[in-house]
Amino acid sequence: MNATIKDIAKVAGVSKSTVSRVLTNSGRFSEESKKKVLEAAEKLKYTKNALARAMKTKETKNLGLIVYQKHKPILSHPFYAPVIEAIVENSMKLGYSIIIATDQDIKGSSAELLLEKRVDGIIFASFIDPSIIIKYKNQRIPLVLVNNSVDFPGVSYVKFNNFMGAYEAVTHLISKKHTDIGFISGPLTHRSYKERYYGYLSALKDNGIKVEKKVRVGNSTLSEGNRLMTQLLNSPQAPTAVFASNDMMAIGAIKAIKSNKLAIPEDIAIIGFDNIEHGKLIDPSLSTIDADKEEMGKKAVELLIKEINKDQGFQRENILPTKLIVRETT
Amino acid sequence: MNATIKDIAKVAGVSKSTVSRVLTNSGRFSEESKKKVLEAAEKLKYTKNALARAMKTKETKNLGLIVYQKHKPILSHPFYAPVIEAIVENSMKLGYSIIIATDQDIKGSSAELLLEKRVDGIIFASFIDPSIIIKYKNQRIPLVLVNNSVDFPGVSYVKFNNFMGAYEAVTHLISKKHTDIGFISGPLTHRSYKERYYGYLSALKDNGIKVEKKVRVGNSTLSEGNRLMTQLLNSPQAPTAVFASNDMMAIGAIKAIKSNKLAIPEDIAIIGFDNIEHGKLIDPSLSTIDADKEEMGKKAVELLIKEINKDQGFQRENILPTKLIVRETT
DNA sequence: GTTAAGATTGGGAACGTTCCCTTACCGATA
DNA sequence: TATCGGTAAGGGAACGTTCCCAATCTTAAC
Repeated sequence: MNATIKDIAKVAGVSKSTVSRVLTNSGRFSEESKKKVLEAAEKLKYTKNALARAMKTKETKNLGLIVYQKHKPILSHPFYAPVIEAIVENSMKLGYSIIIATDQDIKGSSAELLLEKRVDGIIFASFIDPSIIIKYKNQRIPLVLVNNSVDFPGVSYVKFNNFMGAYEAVTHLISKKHTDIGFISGPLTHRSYKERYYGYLSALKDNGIKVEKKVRVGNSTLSEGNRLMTQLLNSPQAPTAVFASNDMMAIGAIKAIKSNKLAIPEDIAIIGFDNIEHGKLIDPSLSTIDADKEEMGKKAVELLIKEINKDQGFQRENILPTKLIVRETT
Repeated sequence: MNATIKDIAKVAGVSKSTVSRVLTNSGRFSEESKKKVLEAAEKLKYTKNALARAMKTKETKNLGLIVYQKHKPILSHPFYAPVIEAIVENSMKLGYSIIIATDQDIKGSSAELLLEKRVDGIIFASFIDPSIIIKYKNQRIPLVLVNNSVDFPGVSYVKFNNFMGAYEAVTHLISKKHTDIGFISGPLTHRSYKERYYGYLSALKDNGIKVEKKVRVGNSTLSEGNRLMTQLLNSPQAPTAVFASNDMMAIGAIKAIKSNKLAIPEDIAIIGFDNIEHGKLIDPSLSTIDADKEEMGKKAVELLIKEINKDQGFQRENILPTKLIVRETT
C-alpha cells in the first residue's frame, strides 16, 4: 500500500541502507545517490513511517498530556486552555507532537495508555495524587507537573508564585483602605489554593490586621463563587473587600454582589487570581493577579524535553512571577 | 529495559505465540497457560508496546486533530475549545487517542506529520482550503471536517444549520418590531459565515424588509466586532438591531454600543451566534443562537470511526440544528 | 604498478509484535 | 492397536526502519 524504503531502493537502484542515509541525512552518500533516492521517493509518494522509526530508535517524538480534573477533561477550562495551547504549540516547535489523554479511555488509566504508546515524556496538567507521580517516576519516564508541585525529588514542575501573588492582591486591597477582607477559595487540598490562602493570611498579618473568620472554601467554580459570596454577604458583618482564589469564583462573587444591589467597588471591592479572558469582558472588569499561562506551557515543554535529553543541572522547580492587574472592581 | 513478550514467554515457560494469544485474548489457550502468562507479565511489570502492535496490525488507534486558523492554534478559542474537548473525550471512550497538530511543527505541514505518524484518521477543525482536502482524500486516509464543509464527494463533515440559525436570529429581531437590522460578520469566504449571511438576507426578504447596506465584514474577533459596530453607529442611519455572525463579535459590538452611551436593548438590540460561555457572563447577557458544540465533537468522532471501519451507508453530511436563546440583549 | 587510506555502498540483524502454519498431544472411536 | 478429530502450543516470517560491519570502489602517494 504505502511505499517503503525498500521500494525506493528498488526504483533508485541502490540499497535500502543508502536510502535510509539519504532520507535521514546521516552518514555519507554521493550526490548522485541522493538525487536518485529523492526522485524515487517523490515518484512513489513516499511517506516516512514514524512507527518503524520509533521502534528502532526508541523515541516516538510524542509527548503525553494528561488533562482532567475529577474525571472531567479541562481542555476548555478558561485557565487551562491557554496553558494547553502553549504546550501544544511549543512542543511542535521543538519537534514533538502531543497525545492528549483524559481518563475517559475504555480501560485502565490514561498514564498507562500513554506508556503503552511509548511517549517520550508526560506532562500532568491536572491535580494529581502524589502516589501516582511516584509510580511513574519509578517507571523512569520523564514527567513534569503543571500548575502543581509535589515533594518528591527529581520531579520537575512549573507553577506560579501563588503565595506572592495572593500577598500582592491582598496588599492592593489594603492600599485601598480596606481592613475587612474576606477570602473565597477553591479546595485547600490543592496546593495552589493553599499557597494563595497563606499569602492572604500573611498580607493581613504583616499589615497588622486581625484575621477573622471571613474565609469560605468550596469547589472552584463560578456558581460556587456565587454561593460562597452570598454566604459572606449574609453573615453578621460582611467584608468590604474580597480576594477570590481564582477568577471564575470572583466572577461568581460579582454576580452575587450585583444581585444584592451593592456597588462594586464602592460597597465591596473584589480581586481574583489567574487573569483569565473573561475578566476583561465582564462589567465591571475584574482586577486580578496575572499568571502568564503561555509562559507556563512553554516552560513545561522545555523542562520535559531537557529531562528527555538527560540534560544536566537544569532547574527542576520553576516558580513563575505574577503581576497585579488593576481594573474596575478595586 | 522494558520487558517484552519474549521475556514473559521465557519466565512463563511457554512460547511467545501463546503469550500473544493470552494478552490479546485471541485464539485458544489453556487456563493453565493463561495463569502462567499473566503471572509472568505481572512479575516483569510488562507494558504492551503499542508501536510494535501498530506496526503489524496497521492501525495505531490514534486519530489526528488539526486545529489552527491563520497559523494560530485555536485550542483556547471559546467556540472550538468545547468542540475539541468533546472530540478528545469521545475518542477515548471509543478506544482512540488524539494527536493534536497545529501548523507549528518545524518542517512540513501538520497533515503530513500526522500521516507519518500513521494516524487512523484525521479531523480537521479549522478553516481549510478544499485543495488540501482533495490531496488527503487521495491519500485514502479517512477524514472528517468540523464546522466546515466542502463540495467533494465522500468527504464527511458535521456543521450547524447556519442558514436556519441565522434566519431564526433575524426573525427574532423582527418579532421585536425591528425593521432596521444590521449584520456584522467574519469573513464570508468561510462557509459558515456565508451561510449565516444568506440566512440573514432570507429572513429580511421573507418579512418584506428592504435589504440595505448595513452589512460589515471583517475578521472574526472581538476587537473587530467593536470596530465594525462603531462604523455602523457612525454611519448616516444606524440600525436599531444587529445580528453578529458570532458571539465574540457580538460582545465586541456591545462594548462599542456601551461606550457610545446607548442602551441595550432599548436603543440597539443585538444577537450573536454560537452560544459561547462568555455570553452568559457579560452584562447585559447576550441573546444568541445555540450551537451544540459537544454534539458536534461527538458526531465528528463517530463519523470518523465509521469511515475507518469502512461502515456502509452512513450519513456523510451532518447538519446539526440550532436553538434560539433569548437573554437580555434583545 | 602496487598499496593504502578514505569514501561510498550493501547485507543483514534487530526493534516487539501478530498471525499463519506445523507439530504435539490427548482421548475416543473403529 | 491404529487412526482420527480436535485442541493447544511452538516456530518463524513479516511489518519498515536503523545502524553496525564488511565489501567495494576511488584516488593519490610511493
